[in-house]
Order: sequence, then C-alpha cells, then structure tokens
Amino acid sequence: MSGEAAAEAETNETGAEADAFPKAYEPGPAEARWYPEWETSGAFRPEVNPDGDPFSIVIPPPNVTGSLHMGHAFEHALIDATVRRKRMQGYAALWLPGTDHAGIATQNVVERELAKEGVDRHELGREAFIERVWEWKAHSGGTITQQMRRMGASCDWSRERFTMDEGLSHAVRVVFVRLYEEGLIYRANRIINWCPRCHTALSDIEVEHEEVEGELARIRYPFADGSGHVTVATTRAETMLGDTAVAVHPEDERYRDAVGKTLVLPLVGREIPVVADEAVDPEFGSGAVKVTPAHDPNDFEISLRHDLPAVDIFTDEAVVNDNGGRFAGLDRFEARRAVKEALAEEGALEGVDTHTHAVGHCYRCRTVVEPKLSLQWFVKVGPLAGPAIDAVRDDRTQFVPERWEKLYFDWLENLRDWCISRQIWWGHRIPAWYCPDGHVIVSVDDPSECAECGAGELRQDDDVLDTWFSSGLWPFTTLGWPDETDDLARFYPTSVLHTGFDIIYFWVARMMQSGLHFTGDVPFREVAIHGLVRDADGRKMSKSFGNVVDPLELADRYGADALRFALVRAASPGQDVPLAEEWVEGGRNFLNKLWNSARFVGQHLDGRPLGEVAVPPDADLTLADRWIVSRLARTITVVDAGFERYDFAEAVRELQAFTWGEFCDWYIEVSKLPLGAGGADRERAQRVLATALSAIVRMLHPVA
RNA sequence: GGGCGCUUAGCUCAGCUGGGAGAGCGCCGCCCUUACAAGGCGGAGGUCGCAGGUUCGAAACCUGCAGCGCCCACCA
Repeated sequence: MSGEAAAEAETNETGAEADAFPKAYEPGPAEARWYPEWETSGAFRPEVNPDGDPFSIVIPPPNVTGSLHMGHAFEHALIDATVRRKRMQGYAALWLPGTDHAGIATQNVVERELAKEGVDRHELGREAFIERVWEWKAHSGGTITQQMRRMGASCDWSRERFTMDEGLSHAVRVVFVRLYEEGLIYRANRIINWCPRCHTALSDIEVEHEEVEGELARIRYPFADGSGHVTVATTRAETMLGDTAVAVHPEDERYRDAVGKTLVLPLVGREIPVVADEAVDPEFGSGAVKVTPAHDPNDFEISLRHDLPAVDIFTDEAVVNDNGGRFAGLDRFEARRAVKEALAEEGALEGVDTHTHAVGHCYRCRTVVEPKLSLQWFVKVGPLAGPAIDAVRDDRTQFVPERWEKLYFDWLENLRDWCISRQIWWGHRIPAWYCPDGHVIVSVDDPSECAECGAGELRQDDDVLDTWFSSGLWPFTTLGWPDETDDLARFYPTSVLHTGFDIIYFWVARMMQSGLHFTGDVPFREVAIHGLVRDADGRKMSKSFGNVVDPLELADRYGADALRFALVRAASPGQDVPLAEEWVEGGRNFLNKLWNSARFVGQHLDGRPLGEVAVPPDADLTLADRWIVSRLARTITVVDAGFERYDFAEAVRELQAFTWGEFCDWYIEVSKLPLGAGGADRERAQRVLATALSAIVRMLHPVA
C-alpha cells in the first residue's frame, strides 16, 4: 500500500527507528494494521468528503454460495481503483457492498450439504430448510466480506445490503404488485424450460445451448383410412407419445390432399389431424412435423392456432407418465430407445439419421432441460425493453467498450416474456394468494381475506421469484427505494457499473429496464465491461481443470496490493486477463522497489515530513531536475487519461515505467551528488525527490 | 444459421487519431557499488497469421482467406 509508504515516511520523522522502515517491503503487517483503521475511521464512507459531488458504484453482489474467487478479486480491484481515485479527487464517493441470495445456486449448495448428512430437504420441510439456508448465508456471506476486507476493498460497510434484507424484500413485493397492477406481470400456462434435476422452471437465458451429435428419426404415421402414410422427422422420438397432430406448410404441394385428413398415431392409436401451418419449413426433413404441444414451444403455438389438445407425457423428473401407456416409468432417454424399438417392430420406423443440433442444459446443474407446458408467472417485457434500448441509444447510459452495446440491443430487441416463478424454496416468495374459490390476491402485505369474496382461508403461492428479479432492482433498492431516502436522492443514478460481459443479459439489461420503469432514470451512467481472469496459458479457470488460484493465498504470499497491481496491470478494457503467480511476484517486486525509493528519500529529508518538502524548488533547476519534472508531468497526464477511460492497464504500466525506469534508475542516482553536496543543491534535490515520490504514491493509490 | 473478438519477442499481452516495434515474465553475461540481490549494469530475441489494395510511408486503414476463441439461435 503506497499510501502506507507515504504515511510511514511522514511518521518516521527522525529516520532513527530503523524498524519502522525495514529494508524490504513487508505488506502483511502493514495491510493488517491499516485496513481496520481506515474502516473504523470512516475513510471509506462518502461522508469523508461532505461537500463533494456524489460518485457511486454498487457492487455486483457476489452469490452467497461460497467464497470469493479470482474473478471477484479482479472486479473488486477495478471498482476500488475507480472509487479510490474519485475519493481522492474530492467526490463523496460511495462503493456500496453486498451479496445476492442466488436462489437456485444457493439452494443446490445447501442441498448438497444436507445430502452429506443423508437428509433430503423434503424431510426437513420448507421452514426448517430455509432456516438452514440462512445459517449457510451467515457463514458464507461473512466469509466473503472478510475476504473483501483482506483485499483492501474500500467499500462502505455501514451500507452493506443483502438481496433478502427486509428492506429489499419489501421493495421486491412493491415492484411485483405494481407490475401486476399494470398488467406487466401475469400468470399463464405456457411452455417453459424445466430442469428435471432442480425441479423448477428456468428463464430462457438460464438455459445453455450446446451442440450435440444427435439423431433425426423418420417415423411413418398411417392415414386412418388406410390410404398410405405421412413421414415425420424428429430428434426426440419419445415425444411422439404426446403428439396431437401433424403439421405441413399450407403451400406444400406434396401434402395438399393430406391436410384435413386423419392419421393414427403409432404405438398409441390416437387419431390425430393433419393441419396446415405457416410455421412449418417445407425444406426441412420431409416437410411434415409431428406436433407435441406439451413439449415444444413451436408445437404449442401451432396447437393454439388449430385448437389442438396438449398431452403432457412426463413427470417432473422427466420420466414418462401414465399418458405414455406401456412406456410409463421410463426415463426420457430410455424411452427414446424403447419407442424407436417398438416403432421398428411395427414397421413404422423409416430410418434414423445423425443430426447435430443444439440441446439446452440447466445453467446450474447441466441437466438437459425439458420444455414443458406449465402454469407460471411471467413478466411482459415489451413495454419495459423499449425505454431500456432508448436510454443506451441516446447515451444516457454508455457501454465501455462501446461494442457491447450491440449485444445489449440484439437481446432486448428479441426478448420474449420472462418466466419469473421458480419451484424452489430459497428466495422471495411470490406475493400472490389464492382463495378456495380460485380468486387471486396480489398484495404487498399479507392479506387476511379474499378481496373479492371475503374468504378467510388463503393459500400463498408456493413459488419464489427468479433470483435475477431482485438483483435487477439492486441499484435503487440498496439505496432505500421505495422510500425517498437521502441516499437515493444523492447517489442514484449510480456513476458506473463494473461488470463482466457474461451478465449483460441476466443483470445489466434487467437493471436498465426496472431502473427506468420505477425511478424514471437509468441505474448507471456507464457500464464498464471487463474480461475474465484466465490462467497463464489463457485458459479459463475451472475447478475441473485444476487451474484455479485462490486470491487470498496469493495475497498472503505477496500482499493484497501486489495481487491487485498484477490484476489491474493486465486489464485492458474488455480484454480477458491472464494471471500467473510470476505476474503477482512482479507486482510485489515493483512495490518493493517503490518502498525502497521511499526509504531512500526518507533517509535524505533531514527528518522533515514528505508533505512539507514536496513543494517545487525555487532555486534554478538542473537539467536532470527539469527532465524528471517534465517526465512526471507527462506521466500524470497519461495515467490520468488511462484511469478516465477505464484503461487501468495503460495507467499502471505508464506509472510503473516512469517510477522504475526514470525516477529510480536515473533521477535517484543523479540526485546522490547534489544530496551529498549539501546547501542549496541538497535542498533543491530534496524537493524534487519529494515532489516526485509524493505524486507517484498518490497516482498509485487507486490500485495499491 | 446469425453475430463478435483474437492472430505482434520463448510465454501472456500493449501498441488509442498511419512515420521510433514495445512491456511484464522468461533467457544470456558481469556485479552483494550503504535505497532496493524482491536489486544494478549490459545483452540476445520479432519477414507484427497469409494474400492483395489505399498511401510518399501500413503492425495500424480497406478487401479476401486461414486458424483459434466466445456469444446468441423454438428448422422439428
């Protein structure tokens, strides 16, 4: 911490206490000593600059699923650099910290913990289970905040928030009720993405598509009147058990006569119609599509247009149910094999081709997602997306680098309604109640009777909200919304959001929509997108790869500042940052160099504090003096510009090159002569040295 | 099927508005010279992916190609 170097230099007035300025840079004790002092003195609170203009950043709240990883350390280093710099510039700078309850992810973690004890959450029951998750949260959340302190994060802990705090939970209800009353939240039976492992619905972006070498089975469906057959192609043969029609394109000559006729579904015997629908691509396969309304979104749409029934053939575990007749009890992949075999026996299987296509997986557990017709809550996003697009179009919010805007626009322009209900226990329970007569009451406060019929027996919806529903409100709920608090007035809109490109859809776009809708203003003026931390060979850090590096371990070995320095030094805007232990070692070496330059300067100030000497000399400057002063001025310009564009790498590299290559290698060496000469020469060199050192230390403070 | 990014020294990368090829780490040689061996001094190392084009001049701008990586996608 260069701030400490300066502090040490100033307290070490006599230069006599050798221990106070050891020969080697020892970050451990210094970091441990200063952080608590800074925190308790209120140095991290915006109130330290009471008259400053507000500058604010809300943390992308880490999930309370475990501990911090290198990605967090990196992101926090960038945020901290930004906030520290603004604080130095006199802004009332706020970095608001906090954590996210992370619904499915945390529930899964706790369920795994329970499994170790041989307990299933259903045995515990809902309340006891949630109790357990709160215990887990207390533990994990505490770990995270301690780790952030260890890394030197200058956030205002007095304003720490959690997505399931009382205040934020209240805000969630207010938002839900308001959207419901505006007709922007509705409940409907629709095809959603179902995870058979997590037992819950997922939104479209919670599904990760992956190219798979699959198959395309051609199946013959005979006409009921015995006049031949229609061949359909499918990647999921087992779903034919739920077919209720076959569709062809209305202009397709081949099927002109077939439309309106009846087919007999093989294996099942159900009579199903041939319908004509524009959605069918006559070029694909045979041009005839089997229609399974309960298990395919396209087919569901077709079924609505032709008034077809939907037959759900799966249980919540994706095992064939009673609608699957003799295949009941088989898991969907077993069923696929069995159905093909049975079809082959009947002579209905025309053939099977290989076919690569994308298959959706649950982003939390990697299980293959099952499209399923289900009664869920949705947000109608159309009216929300427009303003969010406009706000970025007219630069009320700017992305850095700008190219990410395109991604943002593409997504918002093609949004489908957002499924927000989750069939899990950990999260914000949906504020909807049902009376015995089927009336629905949506309310901020728990109702005691049905608003329509007065019935007293109300049952609350069992589901909880998508975790991103509450994190999407983060920039204003953390500041006190819906109350009109001083903080909300002062710090909203926030200044900049530092975040990764991977959550532009999940989080950034949602905050933009909700922020604009509920506060009338954008949630942040800028979105600075950073890359991913990778290993020294550019590979993604992953547990299965065994290349994850624990930030705390590196911080203990080289100092938190050395780690932050190494991370930031590689952070060109939007680029991934590779990290090897040697880079961190290099950071530590640089700080050691700086430490020793401070030690040298301190030894030659005749006991005067650095701040007192750091004034430009009035005597005539030597060539060397003028050179270093001009180089310093240039460095300040470049470093400043780098920070301003969030090009931290540029700023830090320049600063390092100047400090080491020019100030230490040349000026300090040259200064030894005038320092030894004494008199005015000595005084002049002292002032130049102190001026430069002081400037360097202050320029570095945002990072280390 | 769309879109984006990358390709510069052994490794990881910077090079922003065209005119000097750079950094960190690694490597080689000599130095424990009282700020610093976590260091100092000196040094090796690059047809800037390929092919064209624009220009007095291109690593940088344009076009095409190749390789790598990422994101999105309800052609069964």
